[in-house]
Amino acid sequence: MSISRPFAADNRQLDPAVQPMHPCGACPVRSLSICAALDDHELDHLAEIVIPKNHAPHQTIFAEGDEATDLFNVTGGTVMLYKLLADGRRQITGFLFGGDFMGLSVSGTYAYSAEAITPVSICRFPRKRMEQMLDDFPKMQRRLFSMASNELASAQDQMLLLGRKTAKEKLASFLLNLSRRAVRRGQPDNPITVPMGRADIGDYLGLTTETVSRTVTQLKTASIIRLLDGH
Amino acid sequence: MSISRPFAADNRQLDPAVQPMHPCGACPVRSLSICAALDDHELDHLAEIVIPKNHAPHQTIFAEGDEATDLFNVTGGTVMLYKLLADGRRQITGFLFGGDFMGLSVSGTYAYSAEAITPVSICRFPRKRMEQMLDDFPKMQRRLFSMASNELASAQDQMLLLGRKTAKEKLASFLLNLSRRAVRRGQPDNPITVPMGRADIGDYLGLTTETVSRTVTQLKTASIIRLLDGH
DNA sequence: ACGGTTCTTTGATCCATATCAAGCAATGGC
DNA sequence: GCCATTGCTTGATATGGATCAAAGAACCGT
Repeated sequence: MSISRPFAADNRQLDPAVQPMHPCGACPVRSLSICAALDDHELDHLAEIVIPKNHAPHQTIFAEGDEATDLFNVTGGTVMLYKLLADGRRQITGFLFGGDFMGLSVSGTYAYSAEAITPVSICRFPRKRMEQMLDDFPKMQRRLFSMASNELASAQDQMLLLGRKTAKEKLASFLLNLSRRAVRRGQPDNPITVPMGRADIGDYLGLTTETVSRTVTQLKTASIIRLLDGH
Repeated sequence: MSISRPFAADNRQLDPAVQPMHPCGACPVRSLSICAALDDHELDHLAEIVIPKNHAPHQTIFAEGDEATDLFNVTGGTVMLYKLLADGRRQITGFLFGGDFMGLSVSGTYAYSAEAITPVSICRFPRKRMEQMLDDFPKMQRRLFSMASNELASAQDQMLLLGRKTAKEKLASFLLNLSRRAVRRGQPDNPITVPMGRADIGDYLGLTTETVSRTVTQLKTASIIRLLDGH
């Protein structure tokens, strides 16, 4: 019963976007995430409760209705959050990149499912120990609150998009958003990488795959965008 | 230069739904709002910074882009929050009733406008003094966070509705939601009062006035709902 | 009570996007 | 390197809800 190479299967490097394990102090998205609220010393406390993990594409990280035992912080790769209707219709409520968090719950169960789109690296924080930390470090509580407020603001933007914009406006807003967020992560604003497929974009914008494809073609034909490889 | 009857115009009783001024301890929606986190003693501190005010229907309480100087707690009546596109298209992001709060902002300006639908009574908390209180009373900070998390969850539900439900499903979900929230405020679940007009319902559900009207007629014809007076 | 305004309903028609249906290109397993 | 699978694009057609239009119904100020 050897315990050598523990977690090897989960921690293997899957992709350049997925960083190998690292101490919190060297976290590549530290300045973007919850952890930005903490100094080096406080970060050591956080490092003690964190459980890092990698996920391969299409892997479900948690599902709507699961008991909400943890909070998560994405450190690399792309995650999607979605809700399903009984007949399979799907609404993607958000795409997450390095620095974004997920898993807030008031009801005790997750209100949406989370799935890896690309290879993903994630830091998991057990809810109970996390709540303890929030009590000990009010700065962190405030940071989490402010991140949730930001989430709320972009959810409201998305409502405006879903309820009142045309297909072309939806796609344009989506691409501009991706660009803005790429900049926040220190990447170029143009060109951008679009890691998700047409079907996912459709389920995010309230459109079908075909309409997304046609609209992309329109923007391309109008020379508003150019496709480099396909992402 | 008499100062008798200060604020008389704002504070006159406009409607049964609008309560006269009251100390926080006797607040009719105390158990539903931010204040539920506080005991009687702590509530006294809150009472010192609160500015109660009434608003008549159609009055704008604050506008998208205004400097976010205050947080608000609705104590009676119905408020709508909305965002506009440049050409006038409107998305209502939420209807607020007694106990609900509004005015969170990270950017420093409000991300949406707030307008009274019925006569409304509101408690206003200057942001600066409120933040001080949040620091002094972590319970309150946690309460606000939990209310914001709830907001976020219902924003995600609304995305599912806007992106993936049919007109009939949208209206049914909307009415069921109103019913559920009426219960939380101690009102009957059936029949319910629908204080907003067809155009507002349309701008909330991503439909036109005409479609809302037709769909209401359909539900009525199918004996799924019955109209009592018109609200 | 009355006339004007605003809101709601209903009807006729249109259109943006969905649906149905192939073909084509990229991707991945062996 | 090849075939199978999956994803993307394009075309033809259908349709749910939008738009345009106008007639009631409710409300409001006088």
